Amino acid sequence: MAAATPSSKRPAPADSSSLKPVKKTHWSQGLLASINDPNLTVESDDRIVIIKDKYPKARHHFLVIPKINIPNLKSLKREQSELLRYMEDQAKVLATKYPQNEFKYGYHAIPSMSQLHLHMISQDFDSPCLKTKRHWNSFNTRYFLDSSEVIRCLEERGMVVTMTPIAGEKLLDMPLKCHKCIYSPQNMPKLKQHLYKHLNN
DNA sequence: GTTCTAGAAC
DNA sequence: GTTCTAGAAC
Repeated sequence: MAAATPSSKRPAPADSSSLKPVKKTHWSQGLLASINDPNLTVESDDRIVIIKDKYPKARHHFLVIPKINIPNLKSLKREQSELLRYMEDQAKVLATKYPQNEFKYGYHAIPSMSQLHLHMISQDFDSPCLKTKRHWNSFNTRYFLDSSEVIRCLEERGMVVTMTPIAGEKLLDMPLKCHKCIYSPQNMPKLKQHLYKHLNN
């Protein structure tokens, strides 16, 4: 790696009087860029891409993303349940590389990022990126929709029934609770300290 | 989704 | 005084 870039070589701040404004992509579109970035890709075939989550909330945290454009759970059609099964199956194939780890497979009810993505996350929740109550509750309340239940709903009802954004916010604001015992910590640092007790190594 | 940080909570 | 959370980001 080269020495620190001299400040004189950094791009100058945009001069709004003379330059055309640069179109920046909104952060919520970040996954669409990740699909085509070979550096982030863990597995890929003609139907899906599996990438590492940019801010993993556990030791092993991946996203399974279909290559065809599917914005969210609401846009799913009944005939796409087979694709969801394929996504879960491929995630479970990847999980065999981590035999000592328990994984969960599911979707966030109200995701922030566009493009459907299946979370595959190890249940240690041992990560410096796990920082907030929202982070915790997004994987450890009903906000986390199990893949198998999403598929069942799509096949039985022809659509995925989730929840309103307000109901989602309520789940994210629930009191903290350990996913393996009855401990209800007052704050995130106490939860993170407690989680080490449930680790095998 | 994250970063930053003011001020609440301790 | 320090830790921790929660709201704005043009």
